[in-house]
Amino acid sequence: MIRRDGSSRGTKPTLHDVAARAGVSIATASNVLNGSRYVSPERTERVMAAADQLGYRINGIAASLRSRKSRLIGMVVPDITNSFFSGLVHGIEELAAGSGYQIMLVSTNEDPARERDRVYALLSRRADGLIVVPTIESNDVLDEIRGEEARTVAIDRVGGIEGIDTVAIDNVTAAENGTRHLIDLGHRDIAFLLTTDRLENIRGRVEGYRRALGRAGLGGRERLVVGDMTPQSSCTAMLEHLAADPRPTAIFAANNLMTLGAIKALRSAGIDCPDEISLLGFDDFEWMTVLRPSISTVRQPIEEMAANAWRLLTDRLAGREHAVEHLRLPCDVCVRESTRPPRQPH
Amino acid sequence: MIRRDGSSRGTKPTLHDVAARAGVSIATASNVLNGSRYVSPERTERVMAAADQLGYRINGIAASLRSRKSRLIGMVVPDITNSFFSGLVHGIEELAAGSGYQIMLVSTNEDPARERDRVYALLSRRADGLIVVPTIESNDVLDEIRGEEARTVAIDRVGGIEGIDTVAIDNVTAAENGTRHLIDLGHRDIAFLLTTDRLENIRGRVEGYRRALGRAGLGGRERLVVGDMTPQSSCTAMLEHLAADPRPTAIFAANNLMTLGAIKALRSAGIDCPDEISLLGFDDFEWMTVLRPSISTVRQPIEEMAANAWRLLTDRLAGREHAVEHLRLPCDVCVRESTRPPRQPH
DNA sequence: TACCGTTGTTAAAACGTTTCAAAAACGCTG
DNA sequence: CAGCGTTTTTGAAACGTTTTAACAACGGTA
Repeated sequence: MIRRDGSSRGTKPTLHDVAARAGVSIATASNVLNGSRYVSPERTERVMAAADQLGYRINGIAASLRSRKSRLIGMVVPDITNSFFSGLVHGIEELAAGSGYQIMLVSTNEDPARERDRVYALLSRRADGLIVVPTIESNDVLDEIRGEEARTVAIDRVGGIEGIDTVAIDNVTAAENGTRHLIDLGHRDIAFLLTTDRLENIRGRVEGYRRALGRAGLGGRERLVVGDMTPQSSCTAMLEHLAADPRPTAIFAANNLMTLGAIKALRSAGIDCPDEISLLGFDDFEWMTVLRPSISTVRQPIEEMAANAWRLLTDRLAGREHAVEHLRLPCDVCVRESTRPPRQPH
Repeated sequence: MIRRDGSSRGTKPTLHDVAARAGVSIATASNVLNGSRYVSPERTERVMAAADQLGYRINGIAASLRSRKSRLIGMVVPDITNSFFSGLVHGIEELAAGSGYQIMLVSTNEDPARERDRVYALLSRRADGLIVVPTIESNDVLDEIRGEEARTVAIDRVGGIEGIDTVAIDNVTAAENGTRHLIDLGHRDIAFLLTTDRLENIRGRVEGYRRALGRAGLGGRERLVVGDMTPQSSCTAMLEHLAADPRPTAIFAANNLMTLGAIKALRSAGIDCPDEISLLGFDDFEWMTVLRPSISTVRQPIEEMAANAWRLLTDRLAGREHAVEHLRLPCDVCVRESTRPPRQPH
């Protein structure tokens, strides 16, 4: 099979070929192509021309091996099909592409074993950095890899993580604000629908919910509805509570899967939202606006989270070391149609 | 700086260290760790123990350089936040993880220049393979990289692509079936809402729409509503047509962004769906089921698409060469509440 | 002229594996 | 016990860069 005919037949041209054709040393060719040292204009020109004619493309693998820098970032998320995580990935990918980095994506499916496995795979590939949304109760992996070369940033689920940079929202305040929005509307009987209490971010949201209730003198009225990570389970968990006699007049769902579950539960129980019950979601995305009723949500600032994680990571990669940061970003409440005053306020 | 002494302190242990500690050659250590050749049980044991004690982890970069195999797959999609593409990525990632491959993700934002740029970056990193959902009119990149080492599979938008494996749905039949579903309900005035006619998959869908109309003797009744790739634009384009006097009794949206745009248009025009107009979407995802009305859609078999793309790619990577395949998968129509017989059938 | 910075260039040594070809060890057979 | 296949093992050569340290070349100063 005939491959590249210009010269060096059969194989890809290497730096060696470029240097030879330009009549300079390999070192000079490398310096020209990377701009790493001053090279005289004539030689620069010759090297460029040679590279061009040969269709030379650097072998990133070899460059990584020698320079000990891969310019690869491992991005670990629980589930790429969840719009919150795909938004995060999108944000990071955008920033990475802009600065010559490439992201390696891993989806853990909330499985700690798999997370550990994949994280080590990323380390084997010598990722320069890792951006991780940890799975449930898996902070041990992040602890283990502390000594590793790769700089790490954790996003979103940052409970109990010490020693590495973290970026998350202020879950307590966010949930408190959300809950207060419901209280302000006149709700006194608010159910909080959560996935699991093994995630720190969820625990924070529960705390915010409690705090808001407490401050409104509704300390005794809390109702926690616990599902697991699927909309299905939260739907069934929800149905039980909807059957209770003085049923809640509002539901606050702890994330977008739960919101989906709640909507399904309301539909299947034939309860009208927002007429009979209000619904507040967590995590915003465009489809929330076209649901009927459109769903009020607590919006996480996905772009800012990505930007901050990227900044923290690249600062360290660039050698700009700094004290460990634990960022907490504020959220705002997007008020839409699904939340309104209850029929008969207590 | 002291580098490699007896047991290499301060730096990561290398194969050299493992071999030294086990009292065998580097070659033997490599053979044990990769299972590439038979090694006597005693030595195998010694090597394993040494690797274990040292916490040895292979340097994938070095391995890739020497073996000329990166076990990296580049995945190129227009927009990771679009549920259709994130589903595709999810499917591929799952399969890749299962067989020791790692995916490098690229989001092109429908920008051909960026696509070209990123594809070449992936080639520089010596991806073993590429799975690409091409951007608009950018098949030239795929043509250019024909001679490259990396095996390539195109998904979804495979118009005019020759010489490489492709996986897509049978757009014509899918759209024809969707349109016929509307016709069967009694609709005679069906608008087709599309993003752009520069994408082959969309053109195929248009053709299917036309074919269904033709077969029902409605050849003269076609109404194409052209937006661009944003829900906003399709919303405004839609609004014009909704203002027309005998307005369509049904809308068929060409993809999920268009579906979103159509819903927004209907809302803002105050037209009730499905009472006054029916809506059929393209691309299914869970939120379609909780919209009110729930949206009927033509469902693309995302999992199968991913599985087939992976199979085609890995067959070639494993040296099992075969004739170029152009797969066309069938879609089914998910009938929900948004499509129903028109008020006053013609 | 001899000496000395400077500046531009390069030979050669990494980087940490895999793999080739040759060597060593081993078990038989004659 | 020499000779000869067959295993096992290994030394050394890649893989294609970056980077270090040394080397020319060249004015300018003494």
